[in-house]
This record gives sequence, structure tokens and C-alpha cells, in this order.
Amino acid sequence: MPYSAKHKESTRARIVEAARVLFNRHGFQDVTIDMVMASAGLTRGGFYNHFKSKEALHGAAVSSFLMGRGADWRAEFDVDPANPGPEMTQRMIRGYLSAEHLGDLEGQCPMIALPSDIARANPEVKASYQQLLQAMVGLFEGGIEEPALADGMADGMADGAARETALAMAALCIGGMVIARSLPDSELAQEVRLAALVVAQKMAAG
Amino acid sequence: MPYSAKHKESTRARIVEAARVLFNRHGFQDVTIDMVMASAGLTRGGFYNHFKSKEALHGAAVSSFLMGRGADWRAEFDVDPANPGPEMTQRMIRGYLSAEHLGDLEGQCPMIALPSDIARANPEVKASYQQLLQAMVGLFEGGIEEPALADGMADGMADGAARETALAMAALCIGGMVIARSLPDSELAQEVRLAALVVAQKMAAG
DNA sequence: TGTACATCAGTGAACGCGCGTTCACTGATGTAC
DNA sequence: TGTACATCAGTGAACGCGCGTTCACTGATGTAC
Repeated sequence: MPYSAKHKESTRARIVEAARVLFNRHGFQDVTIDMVMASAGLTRGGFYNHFKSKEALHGAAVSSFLMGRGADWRAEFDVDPANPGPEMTQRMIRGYLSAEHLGDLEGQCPMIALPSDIARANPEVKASYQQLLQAMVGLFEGGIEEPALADGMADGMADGAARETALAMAALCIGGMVIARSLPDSELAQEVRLAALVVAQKMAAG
Repeated sequence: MPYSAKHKESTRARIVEAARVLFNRHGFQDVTIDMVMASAGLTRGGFYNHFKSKEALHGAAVSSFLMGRGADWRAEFDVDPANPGPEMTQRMIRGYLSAEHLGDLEGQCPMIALPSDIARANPEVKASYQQLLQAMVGLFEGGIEEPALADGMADGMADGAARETALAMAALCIGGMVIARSLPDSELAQEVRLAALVVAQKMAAG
């Protein structure tokens, strides 16, 4: 067996990482196999040793975010799924809706970078997107303050309310960034980002 | 002067409308000039009598929404910019975040259909997007109830608060629909849509 | 009113380029002996 | 330990198709006389 067992695997990972960065910056359709392979330090032809088609790479790139860039990001903002709480949620919101994240075309969350690419992609790619969203909503949900709970509202209802709030917060965060990214007027873009930030923080605080 | 003055203009409008529908459904890049012209009842070559390039058509199609489909939509939900108010805002939110709008791939708002196409488009296309967003935010802002006002808060601050709320509502509405559109699981998609709907309505009610 | 003319919207064939994919090959690497 | 071998990751030329754009033309229409 020539080449160690890990060799192919690590090459594949390099291709996926190069693709994630390029897709985020340019969108799925404007990135060519040549660009991806060159960015991974390889040549065109080898691509099909690793993937069935360009589309197959799309799904792999979207889901790679959770384990790769997304994990870095969680570490940076001290986000630990095992210990959710209000402060953590506030940190997440500040990070997600930060000016840095808005400007980070390569490292940004794919849910912001690629929404319409994904809306028209095949079910596997959409499944990767759903995985990301569920991770985000789960983290939000764990950190929402619920004044209603203190008033003795039934647990089931309170859970439903927290989930509803978490889903809306995700929509607000993603929507705010998607809109800001599409505006030519950077002042208005920052205004949208800040409005989403302030309102999302209030929602989390209950 | 052969052909009446209006003839060319109406042909151009037919092309733009065909393009708007096709772009909304398939995205900018997956629509060919052939598809647009055939859908308008014309042939390929004539396109360049009306537009400098495919990109020029993109901007025209996005801004056409305000005067065309968007005007129908405002009529349907009885939205009149001259008479804003809380009930009108609630109707807008219900319409925008309705199951019908989510399913209407051809008639939907371009801010939902084309976010990443637009984020990477030229400044003219982005300007068309900004025009749409400002129309939406303006309508929301006029209909937000402000309990703070009654407590004698300064007008300037109240205006700022209403604008902030209106911007966040736009982010929530657009974000909710963009996310729902990208999910393979239609149950979760409806859940996101409904969460955005309920929360947006609460935000509008103050 | 009728006819010749000039204009230019619309036609459709052709061009040329780019990109996804294929394929015959090469050469680096681990294994067998 | 050293050497021949088999494997298969990686190479790069070539293929083929699709699409944006161009261009020489045609023919419908309004105008001049």
C-alpha cells in the first residue's frame, strides 16, 4: 500500500479547506476546480481522485465549517456547548454580528456567505446548512433568560418559547449580516448590523 | 421613425419582467440570455439592442420589483406608504412571512431570492437592492408603536429607536425567509418562518 | 390616397472562450523478499 | 540491510459542451411626397 493511510485523507482535507475559503469569498459558481486545486497546491486532474463532482465538494465545504473555522471561532469567543448560559449567548451574538465578521469574507459563516447558492443546491448541501443552523439555534437556546419561567409557567411552554426566541435570533443574526453584505452604502450596512446586534442582545436577555 | 416610440420600451419591459421571474426562480447565473429572450417571445440576438450586457439586465430586474410585482403585493395587502400605521405593519409582516410567499419562487421578494448573487454583484445592482430595503424599512418604521413616546422621551431618541426596530424587523423578516428557503426539512423551515413571524409581530407592537 | 423609401427592432448563424470532466501517463512510496 | 515490485495519488493534455457576445441580414413600420 503506497502512500500512508493518512496521506490521501490529509490531501482531501486541504482541498476542502481551500474550497471553503474560495466559495465563501467568490460563491460556488465563480470558483473553478483549477482555482481550488491550485490553492491546495495540486493540479486539476487529481480532483476526481477525491470527489465525484464539483457539487460533492460543495457539501463537504459547507459542513467542514463546523469542525474547522467554526471550532476556532467558538474557541475565540469561549463558546462551550456543554456550559450554555446568558453570558455565552451574549458573546456569541457580539461575535457573530461584529464588524470583523462582516469584513471577513473568507472566514465568515457559510450561512451568510452562500444563502442563495444553498437554496438552489441539492439536498446534501442543504443538509449541511441545516446542521449549521441547528448548532447555532441549540447554542442560543441554552443561553436565553426566561423571565416567564420564574412566574411558574409550565416547563413545556417555556421550552417552546425559548426555542421560538432562539430561532428568531438566528434569523435576525443571519438576516442582518446577509443584508449588510448586499448594501453598497457601508454606513447603512453598519446601521443594519448594529440594529440587529442591539435587538438580538435584548431578545436574549428576555 | 419606424416602430412607434413605445414599441421598443414595451419590448424592453417584457424582457425585464421575464428576467425577474427567471432570476428569482433559478438565480442569476443559471439563467441564460436565450431563456430570457425566449420567455419574452424573442430570439437571442435582439438582446443587445436593449442591454449592454447580461449584468445590466440584473440591476434592471431587481429594481423592477418595486414598480411591478412589489406594487401588486402592496395592493394585495393594502399597504399605502401615505397612511402608515400599526395595522398596516402587521399586515405586511403577515404577508411577507406567509407560507404563500415562501412557496412563491417566481413572485417572491428579490431580497430573499438573490442575496448572495447581489452581495457579489456590481454597485448598480446593490443600489437596486438598497432601494428595496429602504422602501421596506420606511414602511415598517411608520407603523411601529412606541410605548416609550408616551413616557415623554425626546422625539429624536424615539425616532432612533423606531428606526432601529424597523431595521431589525427587516433583518428578521428577510433572514427568516432566507433560512427557510435553504433548509431541506420543510417542517423546520416552517418553524423558522413562524418564529420570525411571531417575534416580528411582537416587535412591531412594541 | 397610394407608393417608394429609410430606419432600426428583431433574426439566427457563427465565434470564441472557459470550465467540468476524462484519460493515458508518471513517479513517489510502502511492502515483500 | 538492500533491492525489485506493485499500487495509486497526482499530472497535464485533450475533449466537448454551453453560453455570452457579435454580426451581416431581413422585414415590419412610420414618413415623405
